[in-house]
Amino acid sequence: MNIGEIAKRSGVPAKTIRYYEDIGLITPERTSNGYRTFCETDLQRLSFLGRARKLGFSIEDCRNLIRLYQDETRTSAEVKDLASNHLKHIEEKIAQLEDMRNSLVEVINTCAGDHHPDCTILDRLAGRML
Amino acid sequence: MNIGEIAKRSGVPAKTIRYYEDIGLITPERTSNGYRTFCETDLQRLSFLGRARKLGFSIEDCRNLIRLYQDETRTSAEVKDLASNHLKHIEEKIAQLEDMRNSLVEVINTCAGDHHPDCTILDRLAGRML
DNA sequence: TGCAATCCTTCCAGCCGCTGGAAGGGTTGC
DNA sequence: GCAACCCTTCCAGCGGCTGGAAGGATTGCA
Repeated sequence: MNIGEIAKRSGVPAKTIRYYEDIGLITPERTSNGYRTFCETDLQRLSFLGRARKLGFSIEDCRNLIRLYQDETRTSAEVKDLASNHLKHIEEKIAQLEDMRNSLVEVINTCAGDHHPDCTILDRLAGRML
Repeated sequence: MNIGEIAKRSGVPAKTIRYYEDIGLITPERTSNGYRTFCETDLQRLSFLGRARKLGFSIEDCRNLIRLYQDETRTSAEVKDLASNHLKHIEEKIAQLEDMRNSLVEVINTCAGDHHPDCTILDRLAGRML
C-alpha cells in the first residue's frame, strides 16, 4: 500500500506520515522505485497514533505508548500513569484557559460596545482598572 | 532606563522585549553605546502587552489592541468585537480540551492500573474498544 | 588603574507538530 | 504519446518566545 492509500485508510495525512517516519515513529519499507510501502501493521500503528494524538498525547507520549503496547511485560499501571499525567496536563491547561475566559467575560461584560471610544477593556489592559 | 530595568518593572523578560522590538511592537531609542533606552510610554506599552498576553490575546490581536488604544476615533464596539472573537477561540479550545479530558477520564477509569499487562487504554488506542 | 562582575549587543538555533510549496521523477489510464 | 496524478526530497514557516554563544560596555571595588 502506498502512502496515499494508507493516509486515506488511517486518516493520517501523507505529510504527517512522512514526518512520523522522519522522527522514527514508523519505518515503512521501500520498493525499488523509492516509494514507501506500508503493511497492515503500519496501518494499525498509524491508526493508533491518530487516536493517541486526538486524545492530545504528545509525540513523546505516543512513542512511550507504542513501546508499552509492544512490550508484553508492561503493567497496566505504567500505562495508566502515563495517561494520568497527560490528563493532569490537560486539566491544567483547561484551568488556565478558564481563568482567561473568566477575566475576559468579566471585562467584556462591562464594556458598552457602542460607538463611543471609552472602553473598559482598554482601560483594564492599560492598568487603569482592577 | 535600560532593558534590564524595564524588564523588571514591566514583568516582561528582556528577551521578549527584544523580540517585540523585532516584530515592531515597540520602538525604543538607542543611546550612543548601542543600548536600548526606554521611556515611561514604553513601560506602559510593555505592561499593556503583558496584560493582553496574559489574557491570551495573540500578538496580532495585541497589535490591533494597541492601535485601537491609540486611536481616539475608535469605538468600544470594535474593541469588544476583537475581545469577543478571542473569547470565542478560548471557548473552543476549552471545549476541545474538555472532550479530550472526558475521553481520557473514561478510559483511565476502566483501566485496572495493576501489575497485569491487560490495559483498556491501550485497547482503546489500538481500536479494539469503543 | 586594573580587573572582575555584570550589564548590554547581535545572531543563530531550537521548541512542537506539523504544513505548504518547489522541483523533479514514476505510474496509470486513455 | 501524453496528461493527470502519484510519489520523492528538501527547505521554509507557523507562534511566541527562549537558550546560548561570542563579544563589547559599564560599574564597582581594591
